[in-house]
Formats: sequence, C-alpha cells, structure tokens
Amino acid sequence: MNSIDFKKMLKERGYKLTPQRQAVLDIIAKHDGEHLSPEEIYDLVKETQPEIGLATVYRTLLLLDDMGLVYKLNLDDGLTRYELNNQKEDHRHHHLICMGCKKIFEVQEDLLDNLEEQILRKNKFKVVDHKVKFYGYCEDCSKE
Amino acid sequence: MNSIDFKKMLKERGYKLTPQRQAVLDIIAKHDGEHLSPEEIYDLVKETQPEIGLATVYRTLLLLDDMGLVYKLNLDDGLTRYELNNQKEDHRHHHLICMGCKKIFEVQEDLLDNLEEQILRKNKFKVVDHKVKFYGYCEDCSKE
DNA sequence: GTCATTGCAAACCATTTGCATCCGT
DNA sequence: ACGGATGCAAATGGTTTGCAATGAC
Repeated sequence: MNSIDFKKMLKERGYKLTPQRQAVLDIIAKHDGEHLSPEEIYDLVKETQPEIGLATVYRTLLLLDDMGLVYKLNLDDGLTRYELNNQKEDHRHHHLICMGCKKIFEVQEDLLDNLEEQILRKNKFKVVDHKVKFYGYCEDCSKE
Repeated sequence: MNSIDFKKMLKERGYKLTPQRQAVLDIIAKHDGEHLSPEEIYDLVKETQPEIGLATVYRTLLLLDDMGLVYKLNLDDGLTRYELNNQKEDHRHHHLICMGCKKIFEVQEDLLDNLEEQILRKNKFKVVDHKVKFYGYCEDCSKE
C-alpha cells in the first residue's frame, strides 16, 4: 500500500493523512508475518516519530482495522495483536497455537468454504468472514 | 455433572469442593445454551450465595476452564463469556456473530476434521482443539 | 489441625477518553 | 481558517493479587 492509495482511502472516509498514520501502517507492513501488539508498534514507530503518543497508535489501529487494512488477532497471551491484512491472499490464513512451546504457526489453507455454504443453506446465515484458531502441539512438542 | 463426580474430579487435582465452586458450576449448567460473563455469573450465584466474592467467581472459572468443564468464549463484546462444555456433543459447536443485529447463533456442525487432518499432514501440527467464529448476517439482517 | 479457599480491597494493566493544542487540507 | 488529529494525563473497567480469616478434609 503506497501513500497515494492510503491517502485516497482516508479521504473517501473523511479522514486526513498524518505522518503518524502513515508511520503506523508502514511499521505493520514492514513487519508482515509478525503479530505485533499496540505497545510493540508504539515502540517501533517511536524510532522514527519519537513524539507519537500511545493513544494515537490505538486510535490509528482502530481506524486501520475499520478500513480493513489490518487484521486484529487474539492469540491468548492477554494482548491484542495486529497483522497486515494481505490482500494478495485468496483467503484468510489461520493460526496454530502450540500448547507446548506457545509458538504461533500459520496455515495458508482455508478450507472453510464448504462449511460456510452449509451454514448459509441450513442456518440462512450469510458468512462474510471468520476467525479460526487451532490449538495443539507442534512437531517438536509432539515428540515429548 | 453431579456433585459426586465433580468432587472426585477436584480431588484428583488436589482441590476441595466448596459451596462456591458447586454454585458457580450449577449456574452455568442451569444456563446451558447461554453465554454468561463473570459478572452475570456472579449476580446469579449471589441469589443463593449472597456472600460470594467476584474474585472467587473468577478463580472458579479459571479452575473450571482448566478442568475442561467450561468453555471460554470471546464474542467481541469486550467481555469474556463462558458456556458449559457439553460432553454430549461429538464436536464443538461454532458461533455465528451477526454483524447487523449482533445476535449470536450456533451451528452444531463441526466439519473441521478434514482440515485438521490436512494440518497434521502438511504442518506436522497435532490439533486438539479449535476456536471458530463466523461473522456475517442473519436471515433478518440479510434482507435489508 | 492443616492447608487450600474465601472475601475484601487494593493493585494491575490494556484501552479509552477529555481537552487544549496542533496541523492537514 | 476550519475541523479533524494529536499528545498528554486522567479515567475506565475487567481481571488479578495480597492477606488475614475461614472452612473442607
């Protein structure tokens, strides 16, 4: 996402492009594949924008989530975490949480289409998104 | 779950059966199908145990979750919610969150077995549980 | 009697909010 | 210049914790 598109998207919604908003988005984009907490994002943004406030980070994350640029995660560690909402993926990827070492893995497959069709047929409920977490044991932790 | 079994399960883990613990479990069992918050459970338990403290409710919920008697939910309303972990179901049911009216619906189907097998094969990750939420629009809200 | 459990109040901590100032447009 | 955005500090609110008293076994 370059600044031009971002600015346009913001403008459509009546928002302004500020250095703080750009910086937060940049950091999340730069750390694609990671799951950053607001505090971590704050610390990273401060490296280039030392004067930014934590509240602004929170407000920006809310905005980015609303705009669908960012995806909010709850990985059961007591913090909210965010990752870039990568438009290139056909479907959302899922997270595997290892109950042994607590590491997070990702699965690119998203085979919930059948299930979502069934839900539409049987429950007359039109699914537009889902959040899925799998709990279990990774290869290393399975061996013990 | 009757008191005898509950007491036995607690004993196995070195815990004692107290009236507070029994009361919390009873309330959750009595409200099977609902999604109660700690505060709501506290209020309901207080009807029969007026002296109970909220901290005890929290501690008991942690315990019941550990023991697998209760299932912790996050339905995106800012509160943690709990429901009875019904042993009678073959699989866990899933929740549908209507983005229109915010109502919660349930699907009994749990067709994630294929997916979990694939995850085991491709990622060598042994799934033992999952949490799934579907977001969309219920029948009424789809009409608009 | 012993040791886990409880109730209370205080502490915690992530997140939100009020408000004066600042700044993008 | 206008109105949205920011930074700061204070407030919020769910959850956890310390501790003395209580109660299950």
